Amino acid sequence: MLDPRVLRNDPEAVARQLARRGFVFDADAYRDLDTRRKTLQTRAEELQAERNQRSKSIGKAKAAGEDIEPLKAAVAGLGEQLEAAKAELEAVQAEQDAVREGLPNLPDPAMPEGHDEADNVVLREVGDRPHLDFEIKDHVAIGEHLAGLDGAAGAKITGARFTVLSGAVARLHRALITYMIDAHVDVGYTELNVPYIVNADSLYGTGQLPKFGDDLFRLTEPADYYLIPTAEVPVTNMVRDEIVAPERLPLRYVAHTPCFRAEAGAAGRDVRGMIRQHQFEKVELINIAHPDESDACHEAMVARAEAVLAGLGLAYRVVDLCGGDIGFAAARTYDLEVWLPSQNTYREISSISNTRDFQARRMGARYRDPESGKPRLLHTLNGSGVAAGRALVAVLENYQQADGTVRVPDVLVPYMGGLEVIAAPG
RNA sequence: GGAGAGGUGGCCGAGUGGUCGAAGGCGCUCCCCUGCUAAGGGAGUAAGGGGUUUAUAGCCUCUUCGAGGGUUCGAAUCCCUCCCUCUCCGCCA
Repeated sequence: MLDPRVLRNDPEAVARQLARRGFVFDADAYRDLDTRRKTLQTRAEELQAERNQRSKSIGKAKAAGEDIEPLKAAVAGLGEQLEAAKAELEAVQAEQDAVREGLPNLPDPAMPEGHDEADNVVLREVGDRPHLDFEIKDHVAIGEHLAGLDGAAGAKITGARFTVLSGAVARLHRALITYMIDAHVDVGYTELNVPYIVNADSLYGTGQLPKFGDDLFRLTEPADYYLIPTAEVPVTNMVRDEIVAPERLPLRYVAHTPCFRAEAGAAGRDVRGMIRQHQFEKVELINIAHPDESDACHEAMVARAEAVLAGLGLAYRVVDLCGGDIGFAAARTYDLEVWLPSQNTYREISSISNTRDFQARRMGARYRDPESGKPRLLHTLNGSGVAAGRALVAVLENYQQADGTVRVPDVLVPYMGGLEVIAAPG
């Protein structure tokens, strides 16, 4: 949610900034709407003030033992007028709220210009790509050869875009997750285990609702809940309606969760393998920060995700998302893309965003400013550190060997019970 | 699922339909006193929206006592529905 004050005082500036991300905001229409709102609100509040005053004097008269019937008669018509004025006001406010809830975050001035992902800016490429002087297999072929990846089973059990992992490959997936959590906890992150089912208020807070409900799996029985599309939702909502003591900032959380996404609109994209699933797992980093610190936190979070990829010995690049590719709630987003030999390209494995006060305003997440003593909005940041399913894909492909086996990255060997090479069973 | 108790400010906790945004306490801030510390005395201290304004200062105003409805001139207080917490029972990984 954008600052209503900024929106009111300078909607044209908002429109200009949102245009950088390809969003059309009709500043004139908003201005007109706000003018109507102001008129109606003033009227309604005047009536309310009058009624409050009269009711108060009735109370005093009654306490003094006076006859209050004439006073009551004088208020007779007020109630209906007030009712009508309130109804009108609420209608306009609802209209205005709907507009505001649909507005994406203002981009950082430094965000690159551009219309789609082709315009993203590559900041750096890190690590050596593997030298595979044999016929490169993709992770599906590797996984099937190792009897560790079974898309048909997933399809039978549930449907398209679900997969069963088994044996050493399943363990590798688990090893990746544990390795990543440990790495973040080692530098001061607090590990959280959170609900995978959330209510609509939480999804509103992080910005998935009301606009992006189609991307979510919704539960209607026995309660109206949703499966989380990312740990960002439950973890960030920890501070919803809270006033955090400033000395606790920044809050740094790491949580491993499954993520459930309907993938509406992704028909035909990445249909093979584990790149795009309805259910995948992720190790998520969340920072809840003082506004002055959030940019530094953002950089530090990117460094965390990079450390994971570097630790795994994977080649990756860091990309600064342009206006056409950045998400609804983000002011600035860096993506980490990992090298996939089978696709001969980099694919997203982590996305790290600073939403500044956009989510905090929606969810009433604040800290108490020591100088003024007043609550101020926090900044919230989220980023994958990193996506486990895609990390598994990356390890299988980058560590494949000519004989069809897969070498276990050194840092994962302890998590694999000492296993150094994954070979086909039996 | 059954029976009962309860949800009030940063926290705890009072509150008979009217002068209650709400006693008291804790915490916090400022001041005083005490030659350090501890203790003591005084004052202040909820949040959000709107208007005015250069202003996140002041002033005016509205809203908020779990959520949503209702009764009433007037609701923290009365009525209805829902949510949550706690205790006991039942069920259960």
